[in-house]
Amino acid sequence: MGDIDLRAFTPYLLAMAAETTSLGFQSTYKAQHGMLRTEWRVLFHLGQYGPLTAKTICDRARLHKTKVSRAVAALEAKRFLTRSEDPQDRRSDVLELTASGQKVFRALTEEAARFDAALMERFSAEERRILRQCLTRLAQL
Amino acid sequence: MGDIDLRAFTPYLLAMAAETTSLGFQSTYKAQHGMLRTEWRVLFHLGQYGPLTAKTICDRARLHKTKVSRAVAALEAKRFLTRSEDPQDRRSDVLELTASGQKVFRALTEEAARFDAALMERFSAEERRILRQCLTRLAQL
DNA sequence: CGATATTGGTTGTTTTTGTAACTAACAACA
DNA sequence: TGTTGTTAGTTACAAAAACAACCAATATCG
Repeated sequence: MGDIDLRAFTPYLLAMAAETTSLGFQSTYKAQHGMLRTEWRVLFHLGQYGPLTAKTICDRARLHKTKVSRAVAALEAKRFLTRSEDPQDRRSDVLELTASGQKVFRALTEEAARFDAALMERFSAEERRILRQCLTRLAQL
Repeated sequence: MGDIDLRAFTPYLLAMAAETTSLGFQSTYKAQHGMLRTEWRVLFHLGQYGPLTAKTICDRARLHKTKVSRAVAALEAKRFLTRSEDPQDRRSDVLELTASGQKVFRALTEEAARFDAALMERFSAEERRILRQCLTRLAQL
């Protein structure tokens, strides 16, 4: 019959694992830089892929436009990014990290790398490969 | 060096995968039974492990007591569970699914099994095993 | 061209969550 | 026993998220 143990239900497991792991890293961007999760995601995208418009961030980070809009406003208030008019489309602003935004990005990035390494320490190379592959595919549904 | 691609940061991947996969199942319990995620989790625990006290659910499901308290109130309002005084401890109520609560539990459980099977279809037995193992370990930090 | 629909983005309102303070029952120990 | 400390659970208040309505710029197409 179609019965399933809660502990074997993949979305549940994913939610638990996501919650647990992100909790640890949250303290870094929250406590140290007063950022919210969405802000950190937006910052990450800008740091990683260079100047982007809000729309592009929405698409790439799969975030709703209101979330991005508010995160951008918050990051702007913290002087972590600046807007400049998009010559292609006057509705959009091109968003770009300031020097201090980049500094924070680099710091967080390094911290993230350390954090991830510590997490993955408990898995073999093979397990890591498969885990990443599975997650990537699941995230892209 | 310590640089990391966003797509390789495990907590991020987990969050994306969790979001994507749970979105699909959410429609089942939300649209069809007017339930919230926490309510469905509580219902699941009661259905799976029988009558429990709120405290036990908190511990097992790793949910904060306020969340459970509200979920229980909501499930009670929907007549999916009843409370009865715990003879062992008059502070707690023992929570138990009603007949209709059990019916919903069974329906959702079956739906979950189907959903999970469809998700896992794209992975080999080996991948599934490793994925589950990794997630379980990560969830338990 | 001009009317209409669509898109990027913001703002306002309602839900949901998180945090803290509180009540009642129990436990521990002088 | 009674004083103090914990624990189970609720409630009130603050923060954050989801949802909907909105404005201005741009496509689309007669």
